[in-house]
Amino acid sequence: MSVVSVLKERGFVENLTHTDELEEYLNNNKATCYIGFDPTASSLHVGSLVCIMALAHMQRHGHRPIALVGGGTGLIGDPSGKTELRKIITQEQIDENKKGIRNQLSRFLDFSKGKALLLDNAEWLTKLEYIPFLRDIGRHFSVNRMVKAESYKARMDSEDGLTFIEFNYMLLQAYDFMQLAKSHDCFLQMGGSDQWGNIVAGIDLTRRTIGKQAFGITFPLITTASGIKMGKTHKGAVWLDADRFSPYEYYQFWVNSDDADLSRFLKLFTFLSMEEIDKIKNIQGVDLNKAKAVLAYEATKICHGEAEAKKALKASVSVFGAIEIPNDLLPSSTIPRGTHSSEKDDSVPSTKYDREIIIGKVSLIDLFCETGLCKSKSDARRLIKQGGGYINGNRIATFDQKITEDDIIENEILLRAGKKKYHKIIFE
RNA sequence: GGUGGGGUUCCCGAGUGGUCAAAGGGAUCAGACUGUAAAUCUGACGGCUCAGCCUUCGGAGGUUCAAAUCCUCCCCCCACCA
Repeated sequence: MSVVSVLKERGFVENLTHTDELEEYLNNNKATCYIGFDPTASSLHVGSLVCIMALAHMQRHGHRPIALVGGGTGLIGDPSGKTELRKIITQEQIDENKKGIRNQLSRFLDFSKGKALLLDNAEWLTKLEYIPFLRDIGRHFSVNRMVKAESYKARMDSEDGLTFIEFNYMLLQAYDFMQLAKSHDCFLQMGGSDQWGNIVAGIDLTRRTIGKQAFGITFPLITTASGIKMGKTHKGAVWLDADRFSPYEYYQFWVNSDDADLSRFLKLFTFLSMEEIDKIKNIQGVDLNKAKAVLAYEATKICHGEAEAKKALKASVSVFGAIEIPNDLLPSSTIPRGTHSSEKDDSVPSTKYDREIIIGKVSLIDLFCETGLCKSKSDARRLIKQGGGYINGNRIATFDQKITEDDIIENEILLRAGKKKYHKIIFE
């Protein structure tokens, strides 16, 4: 089955250019394709996951993915679909961020023997000279057309307007594509649906300058069933970096998916077969939670490795209770089957403390703050007042309550904020 | 450069001297109901030593018993004109 068909049936494709020619090109060539990533943070987050998974699928089908870090364009900021001017970051920050990004991508892509590449467009963009650039590249762009482009629309309509530097973004990205076509025989660019205009501009430029046919695919913006852009939690963005967002939290993020998103997410964010995923349509009610566990397990496995996925599963069972994973549920998943029953596990977020400094001295309010369960004392006070604070599973009645020896069970105290957030205090 | 309009708590957006920690909506959080789901209802939503106090309304000063609201200067944004 062709990659394009695979991407299509798994829900990756929003739009593509030259349908038939693209299909033919990918079937008959070991193609090189690229997606650009913003180096605005040292970690990628689930918002980029569709792109990453798409590259992974390309690689699995024998093509060569390029992750292009926008070290040069990051100095400018893409206005596409954005309502505000992006902060411009320095080259040093970008270099730092690039390292982190490469690290994460290597969990999803095999970078060995040039099977995938990580490039930085700063390599060629920072060398450009204004006059030659205008003369050689700028001449191919029609301002009339650009002004009408959907990608600038939000900004053209907003009262914040669009600066010239941002207006140029499209030319630079088009230049990237042309450059990659020239130097790496890369004739396919993919990206989020907001990249359509930039991608098409690159295809045009490539044809006009080097006379080669290039292609583009865009992915839909993934929203949750409730219509919100995916990937936000009480802690902010869902990072792929284990230090910023632990495997346990990552697992929890996926387990908490909306019922209505389940099969769509399985298709996009796991490699389980379509056939198996289609079968979960028959699952109803509580049993959906089992399939969500598989989604969470697989997603965590891909991002953080199997060992971490196992730990996250165990930790979740230890606080949320036993779960049974039947043998015939999404059988190609490597999730351990059978009944997982509650047992002690330290992968739940935890902090170690000395007994002496806690017992009889520290109030629960302070503890909720220190563990990060609450962001301020007012927040903690509010939580407890509203009945959302729990210690070892029991609701906390008064907010000036102190910790006593009786609260410690097997050297641990389990704090809970609301229904889903747990934190363990461990005494040594 | 000129003229006019703006910058309000996470976001949108009311508020033009005291009754303003600041309407309303969204987001978020908690509770009830549940399946670690959705929907719904209820409540919360600056901080703290929390029935009280403290700090916020672009920035710095000033007037006043009292300022987000008035005055001065500065910074930024937008529209039109040049």
